[in-house]
Amino acid sequence: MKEGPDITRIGAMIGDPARANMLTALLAGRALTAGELAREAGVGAAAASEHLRKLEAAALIARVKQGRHHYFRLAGDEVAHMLEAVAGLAAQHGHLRSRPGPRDPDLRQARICYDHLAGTAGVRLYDSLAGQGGLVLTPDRIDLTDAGRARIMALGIDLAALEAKRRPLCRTCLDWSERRTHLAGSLGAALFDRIIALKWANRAPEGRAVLFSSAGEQAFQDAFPLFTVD
Amino acid sequence: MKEGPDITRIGAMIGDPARANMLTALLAGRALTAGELAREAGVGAAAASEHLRKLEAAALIARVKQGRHHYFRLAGDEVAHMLEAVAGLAAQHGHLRSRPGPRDPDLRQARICYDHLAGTAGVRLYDSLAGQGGLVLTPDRIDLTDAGRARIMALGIDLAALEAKRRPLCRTCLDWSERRTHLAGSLGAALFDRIIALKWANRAPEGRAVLFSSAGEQAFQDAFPLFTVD
DNA sequence: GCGATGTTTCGGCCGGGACCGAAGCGTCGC
DNA sequence: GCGACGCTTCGGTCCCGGCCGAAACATCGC
Repeated sequence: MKEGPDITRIGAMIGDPARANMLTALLAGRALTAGELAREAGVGAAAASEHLRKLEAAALIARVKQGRHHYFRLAGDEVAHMLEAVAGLAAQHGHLRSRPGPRDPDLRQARICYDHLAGTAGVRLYDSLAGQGGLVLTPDRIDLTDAGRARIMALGIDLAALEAKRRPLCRTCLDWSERRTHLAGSLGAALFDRIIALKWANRAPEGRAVLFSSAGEQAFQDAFPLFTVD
Repeated sequence: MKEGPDITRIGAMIGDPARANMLTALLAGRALTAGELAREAGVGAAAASEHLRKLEAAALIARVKQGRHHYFRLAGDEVAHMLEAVAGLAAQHGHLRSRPGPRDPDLRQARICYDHLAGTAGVRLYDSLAGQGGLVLTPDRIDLTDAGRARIMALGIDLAALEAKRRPLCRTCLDWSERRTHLAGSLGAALFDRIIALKWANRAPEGRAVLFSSAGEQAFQDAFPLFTVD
């Protein structure tokens, strides 16, 4: 009761099973309606409404009313980052929500982390950029080197537009399955969008999995080669 | 109830005021006894014992029995990192545990984040190293360049000993007061130890504040100059 | 307009869990 | 060995908060 921020409120939000399920569902980056979230959480509409009101008051999620639907999404990538940090700690001790199903290997291979790529593929993307001198640490953030900029633009990404935004270009995010960093920030999001646009991969109809086609997988690995020490 | 780690348990741990106070107190890096934590949390010995048992079971803290005292500390820097992520989100919306007291400016200036320096001073340290090309991103972590290594060793730090450890040399940690990254990992911890050993600063007798002497402040700024663009 | 659908609000029930006092263990000092 | 001290365990109380059903409110299609 002395100093520092009050973490209790946020902890209490995550600490309820229904709300935790809702937040985890929203980590997939899609905006979901109150009804969908109620089903996801396994509670009735009344209880869900209550939970969503609290999550909104705690600034963890944002609401967009559209007709008779209320759509909810995470309030920002900082929230996603915090949730991943908690998930990483939980995964570390094997506290999974269910026995690893058939979908689990897909999830570890490639999945959405709010709006960018995570899993083996996400880490590979980061390694490829960083390992070939594409990233540099500057005082207040991570930035692209000229070599890195060239590679990104070669993929058809409008880098100037990204840099004009207020959102940081690069951020790192700790991957809970790989326990390594991957690339977040607006560049991470743009790269993921590009991968989808190029049809290298598709999002699973629901959930967080990202499924590469075999041709897309090949193209992805060619575009992001690993610098191996022989 | 589908996929991914179960974040509920950890959230519930943080979500109780007594436990949140305990964890925040332990963020100062010192090991505290059950009794001290009970006072910190504002509960009786019985309740505190119960809380500590749960936190230990959740692998957030570790216990060391020493005579009739039980000492507790955070279970690792990953736990500290997760707590800082939550605290950062809470601070962002002004959910402070009390009105900012006289100690608050000190905290923002320099404080302990588990075992390394945070606040303005922590960010300066990171900026100075990164801004002058002392840090480089490698595929799986952040590493020191040769120039960076020379600077660290010039301070009298045994770098070889650090690198022999299993713990990563460099990690980044998001600062909740500066909203910028600072240096964690074994190097961050070693630098903090060195600053104390050189008597540039002292830890406040309790809490997380780190107080620089005026001579120490000067020495610190000389050792970690900022690369300013004129 | 009218009913159908999605969401929120209200009232009330119920269970989990936080708390305390007292008792039980283990450790220290003498 | 014997109290003093620190911590844990046990039993019991109490309250917060999650849940649901019913009703109210909003929006859509017609």
